[in-house]
Amino acid sequence: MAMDYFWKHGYENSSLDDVLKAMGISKGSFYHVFGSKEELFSKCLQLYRKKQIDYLQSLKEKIGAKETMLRLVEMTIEELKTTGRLTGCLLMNSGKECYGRYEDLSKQIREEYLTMQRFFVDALQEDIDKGVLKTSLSAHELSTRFMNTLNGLVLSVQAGATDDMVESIVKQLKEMIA
Amino acid sequence: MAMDYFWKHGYENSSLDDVLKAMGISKGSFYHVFGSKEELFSKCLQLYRKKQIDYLQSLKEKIGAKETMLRLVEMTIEELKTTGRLTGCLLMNSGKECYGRYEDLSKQIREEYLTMQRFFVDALQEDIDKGVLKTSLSAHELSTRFMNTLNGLVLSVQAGATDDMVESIVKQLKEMIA
DNA sequence: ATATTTTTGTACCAATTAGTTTAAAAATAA
DNA sequence: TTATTTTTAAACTAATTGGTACAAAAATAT
Repeated sequence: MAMDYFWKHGYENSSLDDVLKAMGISKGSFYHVFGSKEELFSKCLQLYRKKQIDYLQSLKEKIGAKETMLRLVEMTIEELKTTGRLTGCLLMNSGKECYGRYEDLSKQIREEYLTMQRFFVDALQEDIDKGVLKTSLSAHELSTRFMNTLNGLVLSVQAGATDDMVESIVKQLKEMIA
Repeated sequence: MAMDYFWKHGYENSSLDDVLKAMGISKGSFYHVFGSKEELFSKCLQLYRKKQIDYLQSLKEKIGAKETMLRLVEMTIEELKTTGRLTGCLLMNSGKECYGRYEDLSKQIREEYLTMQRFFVDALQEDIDKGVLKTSLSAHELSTRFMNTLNGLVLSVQAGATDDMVESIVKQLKEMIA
């Protein structure tokens, strides 16, 4: 799948030939459907956001927003423990990679990113209204800070953060949403 | 200067020819001194960390650790206001770019990054001992969380965070160190 | 079965890349 | 001045890139 390949390797580090291998189609039929590598990547960004929100939505309906956020943290430390690495969010990764270099993609990433932000805000607001989640912050602020910290964790790990640094950030994330 | 060029454009997105133009030397004399583009970049990473710590050290001696951290935040929002963009820390940027692709560079980035982390921990500990900085966290935890949040801010902005999202994260940073 | 549409594989193209070679030019030393 | 070293500019290599062209093959429809 193209999306997964881009997710793992990034946009520029994915040669079109390799992506096509991952898709299982030939160059000819690719250019019959898509106009360029960039257009394909754009579709992958959109798909990623959709799938991500669909998954989070179903999880939220089952266990609530607060537990969904905590699950995001658990999945992150699980990935780190089992694989020894963190891939991070495709939107954040691509945001950095495209920043100041691919205007159209950057614009789209912003849209997808803010769409996800809106989902988190709405979800958290539900739990606040229900009284499940107690916080001195607004849902907007809480969502912003939580995701910023979680995405920062990926960056920190990729730069070489030690286990106790990771532990401290995870603790912070859990405190934020406790 | 090579370091500044790499800082602005990243490692792979800096063609050697462009870097040499920024250095003002020819290809011939470059390969007389350096063995490869990667070796030059490695030297730039080291130089960046040194300069950064030198600057922070002198600032800390003048205004203390706590105010130095706050200054980092102010400089970030100043860059965002005046240029409309954030370049971020070279080590964090390179950490992400080299992660899982350039083992030697990744290892080095980790060393430089942890060296900076040690500086922040020691500096914050001084202010905690002096009673200037009150916190329920250890210096290590505070440094980790503060830098994670600040580096996360860069990532968030590059992905397209809105002004009020930035504002909320900045507020969080100030609260952490208040 | 025959006609039509898709898909494939292969050979290309033009641009870019890091790195090498070399002879001329410029700076430095004697 | 003369000899030596350093630096430059330009041509070059070999590999990779996104994208195109096209004829053969495969799938689909009538």
